[in-house]
Parts: sequence; structure tokens; C-alpha cells
Amino acid sequence: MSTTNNSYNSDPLVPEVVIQRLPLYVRVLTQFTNAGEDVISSEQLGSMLQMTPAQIRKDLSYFGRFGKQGRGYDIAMLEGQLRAILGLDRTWNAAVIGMGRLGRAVVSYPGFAPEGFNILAAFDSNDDIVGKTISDLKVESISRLTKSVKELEIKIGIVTVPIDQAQGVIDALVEAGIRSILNYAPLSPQVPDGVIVRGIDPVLSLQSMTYYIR
Amino acid sequence: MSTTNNSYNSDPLVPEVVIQRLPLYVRVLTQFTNAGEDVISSEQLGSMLQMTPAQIRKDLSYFGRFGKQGRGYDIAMLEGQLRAILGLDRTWNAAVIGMGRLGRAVVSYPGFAPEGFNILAAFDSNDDIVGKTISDLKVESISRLTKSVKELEIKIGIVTVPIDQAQGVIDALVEAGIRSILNYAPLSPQVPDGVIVRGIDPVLSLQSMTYYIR
DNA sequence: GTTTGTGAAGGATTTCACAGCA
DNA sequence: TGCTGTGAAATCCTTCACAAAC
Repeated sequence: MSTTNNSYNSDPLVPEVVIQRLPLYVRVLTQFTNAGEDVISSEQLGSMLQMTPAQIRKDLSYFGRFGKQGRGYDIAMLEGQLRAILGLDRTWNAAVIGMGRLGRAVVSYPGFAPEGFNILAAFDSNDDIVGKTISDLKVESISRLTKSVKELEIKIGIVTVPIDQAQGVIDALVEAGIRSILNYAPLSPQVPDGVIVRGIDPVLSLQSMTYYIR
Repeated sequence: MSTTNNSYNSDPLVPEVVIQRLPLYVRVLTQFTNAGEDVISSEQLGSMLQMTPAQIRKDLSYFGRFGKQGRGYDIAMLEGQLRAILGLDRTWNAAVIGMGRLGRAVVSYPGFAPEGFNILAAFDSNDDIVGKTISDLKVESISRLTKSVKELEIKIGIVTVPIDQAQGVIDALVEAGIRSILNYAPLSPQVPDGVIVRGIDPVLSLQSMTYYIR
């Protein structure tokens, strides 16, 4: 996918792969709530996600005992628990760096805010763009990154600059104290331990699919 | 990730995880070629990608013996071999289904064509959009999907419709003979064995990062 | 009867460590 | 000497299978 790119694991007690599946569970639970259901079994969850019921039960068992034998899981309760575990029971402030075509698409994407991810700042290195307002965001110079990150309590950096600027921007984000980066640039950046980078790279996803259809 | 979402594995002799890393190697090798280098060691590749040299050597050993002891790998040769293994030594035709905001961003993204992925057709269910030309593509009705997929030899479907239409569109793609789908809709679709789906979902990526910074 | 939670088993992946070659 | 290729060891992850709970 795009693709995930990370090596940091703050808590080896819970495998990274498990953490990455929890949002999938949250998503299915939300769908079931909207469909008016109350209770769901690991069997049902598994068939929605094309995975085994045992894996779902094992994943959940890292965090507690959420189900009732003979019945299954209370959907609303489980969704709430998982959201709390993932830190989704609050909002998160993000900044987008790079306001070209991609950055504009990202700030106007309507899928972030409903999930609690608020893009509060936009940055660019190009003086022709700095100062303009795009999707209600006043574009700032990258030199103001550290200042704005502090003032706005930004915890997530979204990198949408061209590839040749990406490592520099990521260095600047790390310098500014950001520990979570969503990277749209097609490279694997170097980051210190403790900083998590997830890559969004459709080309990489396509390039591994072709192996199976070639 | 974005995020990857797949369960099909046509050749269990080579683990899926290995296949997914090969495009990363290709990308780094391309960078090194552009930087004028001739030879690279597993140590160097590993430090670029923040992974162990042993893993890289083991991954490559599934496909052959590409290196020279005491020296490393010839960059151009290794890149060529990996591209051939992945099926990247040819072009691939793709169709985008859903020409709203996201679909327009995808067809105008300049990163696909240089890597050999050509978007040759665009579809939408909305009659107000069908017939319009967007980025040189005449938008067709979804009812023409099967016909156009055959005529244009399209092998990859890129799904950018709203969530409530996504499963239906994916069913139609499978029906039309497509076995590789890049899915931008935020759901885990049901697909038969033999069809590969990779999901591009920035929200899912963010939702697992917050666990580590909460 | 149904379904969870979980040790134990099994399988997959990564890392080690070193023989062999340039 | 330097670095690959690879069996063997170690680690990690998934699945099994069943006692316990409803």
C-alpha cells in the first residue's frame, strides 16, 4: 500500500501487527453499529475481514476480556475500548508540509476530521504559495515549522513535498518534536528511534501486485 | 499505510512479505544508479531501508545468486533482475472507477506512468460526469466496464468510489476478470480467492500510529 | 448449545554465524 | 580481507483445541 513503513515499537508486549489490525476492527464495529446490531462474534468479525476468528480473539486478549461466552462481543463497548486503546478517544492535530497538488488533495480530503484528525497548519517552501489561503488554511513558510508545531500542539506531520525535499522536511519535523509522520513521498526516510513513519505509496502497492499477475 | 490488505499468495515458495519488500529494493537501487554508483552491499541497502543486511541477502536468495563475494551487488543488474521478477519489465494498463475528487486526483497523479502503470479508462456511475473528459480520459458509464476492460487489456482496477458503492464496484471488476485491485475506499472488501486487493487508507495508518504517541 | 479466552502446537519469518569465494 | 549465500537457531505470529462461562 500503499504500504506501511515503520520499525519502532514502544511496547514489545503487544506485537506491532496486532496494533495495525485494531483499526480494522474499529471500522467493522462502526459499520455494524450503523446497521443496528448489538452483539458480534469473532466468527462474524472474521468473515468481514477475511481472517480467522482465533486471530481476532487472540488479538483482543492482549488488552483484556471483552466478550461473553456463548454470546460474543457488545459492539458499542468493544468499539469504545479499542478506540481508547488506540488513543482515538480524543482528537489529534496535524500539519501538512507541501502544498502542491498532493498537499491540496490531502487538506481537502473529508475523511480525516470525522475520525478526529484535524489539519491545523499548512507549510510550503515556495514563496509564491506562502501566505495564500487553501481550504481555510493560511500557508506558512517551513521556517515557522517548530514555532507553529508548539503553538498549535501538532503531533502528526503529513509530508506531501516532492521526493528531493522529503528527507529534509522529515528531519525538520523530527527536530520540531514530531514523532508520527505520514509520508506521501516515494522514499524510505531515515529517522531516529522513537519516530514512526507510515508511507502512503500507491506505486509501491502496484509494484508488488504485478508479481502475482505477471 | 497506507495499508496493505491481501490474503492471496499464488506461490507459497516465496513469502508474501518478501514480495512486498522487493519494490523497496528497486527504489533504492534506482536512487543509487542516479547517484552514479555501480556496486552496493547488503549493508548499504540495509542502512538505507533501516533493515538488517541478512534479511536483504535472504530475500534475494529466494530468486537467485545476484552478488559477488567480497564486492556486493552490481546495481544495474540487480535492479533489472528484480524488475523482471516483479513483472515491471513491461507496462500495465489500469482503469479508475469513481471520478469524484479522489478519482480526479488519482488520474492526474504524475507518478504512475513513469513506473509503467498507464491509466487508460475512467468510469463513473453519475450521468452528469459520464461523457466528460478529465485528464484526457473520456469518462464512461460503469455498465461499459467489462467491455472496456477486455478491449483495452486492462489488468488493474483502481477504486475511488464512495464507501457505499465500493463493494459493488469491486464485484463488477472481479466479474470483468480483474485480479488486482487498488482500493482507496475505507472498507475491507470481500473478494474471491485469486483476487488481490491492496488498500490505500491514510486514516487507518494514522489510527495505528496514535497508539504509540498517546 | 454457543462462543470466549488461552496455553500449547505449529508454522512462518528473521537473525545468526560461518563456509566459501573474489 | 570483504562480503555473499545459506543452513541452523532463534524469534515471532497464527492456529488449534478445549475448559470455562453464559
